[in-house]
Amino acid sequence: MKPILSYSSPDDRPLNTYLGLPHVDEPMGYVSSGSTEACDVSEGSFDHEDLASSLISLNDNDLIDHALPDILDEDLRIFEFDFGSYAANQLTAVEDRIAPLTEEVVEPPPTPTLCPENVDDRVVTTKKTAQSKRKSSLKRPRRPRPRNRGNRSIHLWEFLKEMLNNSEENKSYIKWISKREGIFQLVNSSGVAKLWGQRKNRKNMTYEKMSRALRYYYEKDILERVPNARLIYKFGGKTRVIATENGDDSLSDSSEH
DNA sequence: TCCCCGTTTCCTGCTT
DNA sequence: AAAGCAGGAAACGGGG
Repeated sequence: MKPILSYSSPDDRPLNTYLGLPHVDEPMGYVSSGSTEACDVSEGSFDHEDLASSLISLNDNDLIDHALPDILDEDLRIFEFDFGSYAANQLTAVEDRIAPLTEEVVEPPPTPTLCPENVDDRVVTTKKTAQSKRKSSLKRPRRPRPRNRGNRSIHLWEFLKEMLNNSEENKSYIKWISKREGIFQLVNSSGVAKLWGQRKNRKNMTYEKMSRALRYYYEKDILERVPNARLIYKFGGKTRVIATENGDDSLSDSSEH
């Protein structure tokens, strides 16, 4: 179950303005989603500072990996946040202490809200106090939401990215060779495959099978071949920015490929 | 219900 | 010889 975050920006200022985050110049055509959260800033009512401090607090408490949003739809001001480093228990804890919301309910929650996403994909909108509610004149006509991708199962490359983002924790399984170039190595290939199998509920997953899925990525430009290298892969044009964002290149001096 | 996508499974042959 | 790589083919499961 993935939480969805709704956010309203009454004066059309982009969310990242309030979060002190860099602006993402162009909408991502290819956004990781198995481990992301949607942020719809087109409607609803929210106090910017509340949301900002909430996200920053989540970030400070390691509940989110980083608070850099991907813009999904600039007009609608829909962003996605990477919650890839959520530990399962942390996610549960967040969901437990944050009240679920519906479109109809006007009861004001005390804080900016993460809430479980509904299976029927209805729009979830956060509400706050009456005085901070958006005036109707400021409301934009509601356009259809882009395909909801926040609840679908994770892709393999997203899973690998997730592991790489927790490099310290997973260094015995997978590591960056050059983060800047998006090159990584499967240190324990069968171990990674096993974890992948656990994630996808495929207990018979092996590296042989997982690597077939990785090879399909070559033709989709999700991965690029690294010639004459074993267990070394490189994120391709479609994924490199996403996979390597928010990181330094401190591990990039290896020359083993 | 059908179709598409992203795998998963199995396979053969090749390379390191 | 073992492990990994390459890629064809078919099946599968989830989502639209």
